[in-house]
Amino acid sequence: MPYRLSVLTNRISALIATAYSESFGIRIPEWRTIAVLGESPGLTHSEVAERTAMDKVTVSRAVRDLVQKQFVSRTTSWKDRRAAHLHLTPAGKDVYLNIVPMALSYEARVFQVLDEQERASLGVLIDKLQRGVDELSAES
Amino acid sequence: MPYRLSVLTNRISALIATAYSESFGIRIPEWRTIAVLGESPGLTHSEVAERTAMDKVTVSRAVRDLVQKQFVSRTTSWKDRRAAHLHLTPAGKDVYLNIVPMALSYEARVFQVLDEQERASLGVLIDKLQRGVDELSAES
DNA sequence: AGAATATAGTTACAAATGAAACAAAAATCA
DNA sequence: TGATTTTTGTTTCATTTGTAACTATATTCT
Repeated sequence: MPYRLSVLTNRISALIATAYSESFGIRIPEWRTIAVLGESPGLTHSEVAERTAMDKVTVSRAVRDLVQKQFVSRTTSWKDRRAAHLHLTPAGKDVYLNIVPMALSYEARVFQVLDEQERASLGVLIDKLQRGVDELSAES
Repeated sequence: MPYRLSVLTNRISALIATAYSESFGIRIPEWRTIAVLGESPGLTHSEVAERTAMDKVTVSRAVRDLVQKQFVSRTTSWKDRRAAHLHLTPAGKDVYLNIVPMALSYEARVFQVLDEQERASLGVLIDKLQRGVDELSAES
């Protein structure tokens, strides 16, 4: 069971990743960063990491590359000079506006094989399992 | 949704992997190889790859390491001298017999948060999604 | 048969990833 | 206040993973 799950999610990720990697030249961590910054401008690195459940190293690199590609700008926080607030540049917003519908449509196509009720159940099952895993992890 | 799925399965894999990696000093691809060889002795590399949905390179390395650890033996096929039939050694069978119940019990504990009916639904949903993904992949 | 093509498995290389060590700034506390 | 601890983000290093190139054998086609 866990194995089938794993195979499934890897295939889904790979499928969606190729789509926008080819279109925009950005990788998964970058895409996720753009996605959360599109919704919540001004987040810091650690807030992005928290919301995307990505490693802080991964976020750091994604941001570095996005800044270099001029999709994201950073402003040192005047409250905490270690941290920086991140914003999408106009080009970044452009990507955001184009990429989101695209990614969603891919997702939609994958999950279209389920009807509304099945999608709802899946959501519930995922949540339950996630809680179960969290508890087990906490044990050890 | 795909994202939540991905986070979930990564956590599950990591959890289970640490368990038997610590106990037996083998990694996921090796464990999967042992698992299928335990069920179907004499498979070739490519048959193992097919059944585990792992890359042929991954299988090649897993087998190489398992042979080195003396958990697996290889016999060149007399039908096709490029291929080799793989078998568990006594030590390998030992691992198999110990590891399988252990892995299953871990899985069981994770999936215990679901009742019987929910596990059944999850199985059905996974199958449907997998078919959906396969179709979409085939397109492009 | 001989040439071209396909297949099994390995090796070499490159990209992605995370853990650990680190620097700089902030918070705590004696 | 000054010392210690914590936190933010980066860098370094080792591990994992897959793609592409390769070797050896087998198959197909003329």
